[in-house]
Amino acid sequence: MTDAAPTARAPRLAAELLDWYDRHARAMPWRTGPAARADGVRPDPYRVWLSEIMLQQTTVAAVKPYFEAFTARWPTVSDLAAAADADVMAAWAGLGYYARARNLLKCARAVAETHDGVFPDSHDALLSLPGVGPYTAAAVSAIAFDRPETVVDGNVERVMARLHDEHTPLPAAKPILTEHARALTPPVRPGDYAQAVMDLGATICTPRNPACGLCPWRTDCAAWAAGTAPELPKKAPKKVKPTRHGIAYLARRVDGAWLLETRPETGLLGGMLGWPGTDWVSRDAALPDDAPPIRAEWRTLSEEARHTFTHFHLRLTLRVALVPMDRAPCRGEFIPAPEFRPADLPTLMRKAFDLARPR
DNA sequence: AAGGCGTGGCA
DNA sequence: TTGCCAAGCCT
Repeated sequence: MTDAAPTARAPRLAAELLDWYDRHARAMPWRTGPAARADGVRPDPYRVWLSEIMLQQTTVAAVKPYFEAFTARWPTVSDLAAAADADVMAAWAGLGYYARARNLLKCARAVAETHDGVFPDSHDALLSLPGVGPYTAAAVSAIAFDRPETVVDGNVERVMARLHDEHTPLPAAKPILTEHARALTPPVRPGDYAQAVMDLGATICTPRNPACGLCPWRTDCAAWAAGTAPELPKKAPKKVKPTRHGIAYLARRVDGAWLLETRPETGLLGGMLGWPGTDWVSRDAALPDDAPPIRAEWRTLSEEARHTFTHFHLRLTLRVALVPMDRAPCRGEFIPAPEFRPADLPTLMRKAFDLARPR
């Protein structure tokens, strides 16, 4: 009984959103144009998958140049599967969440080796691949293969919370919002619908200052009627970030080579290049001992490198040295100047380099 | 199952 | 300056 009205309006809402999408869809490097779409041309699953991995917790603006660089250098999933780990990590440097890059390679190799270089089209097969969770499996299946899967990302959660004026805080509200999203997913053009509802969240139903006056769903939106749209979705309170401290050692050999090391595969900045250094500890713990990676005359810079990660602030003391030739480090290895590109470093390490580089 | 895991833009 | 936020996944 009470379900009849919302269920009946679902096809109309989907049709209205698709109409809005046809008029307002933004061009993106991983999308096919309207003309191709009308001819039934689907986007390349490799490009859809790559874009979805890059877009996890990351803005479109940040992703675009990385997507262009990756697809130019590795045009197919088999090309990517054959790449050297260090090359892929260096190409990902600056984009963050580096476990994505490690899993990207694992996934590319799994597709190349066990799927003959062809992406599977089903949600379940996609879900079994490294780095592919419920959202990405649904997105690739819907967008690349036009399967009627329900995508639920942060945008969809926000749109559903507002459409239904749902005040239960996230993450507890997730199952409710997922069910609302599932009830609206249409059997026609599910791939376009998936992108449309995310675009709506990204451009109209935004976290702050939503443009409700431009929203195709305004007259059906419970939060619009209640005036509560800007305060939804509710979220559990954040914890305060502690501050940690450590030391990084930037050694430049007289021939211009820099002493770097590849960080362990797991953990923070896993698999990325970085400056040798101490552990990072909170100030109420004993500060780490000075432990330089090579014997030299070390000098401490007056300015610390400051950086904020997901769950803590870091203040990194920088120690620099100019070291003679023929002196072996106990950690890391010297990278000759012609091969060293600061852009291959994660942002924290690049900040440290910018403070320590000779002027 | 709650916490680890980056970064840059914006108010 | 600070906090919040973005097309999540893994353990």
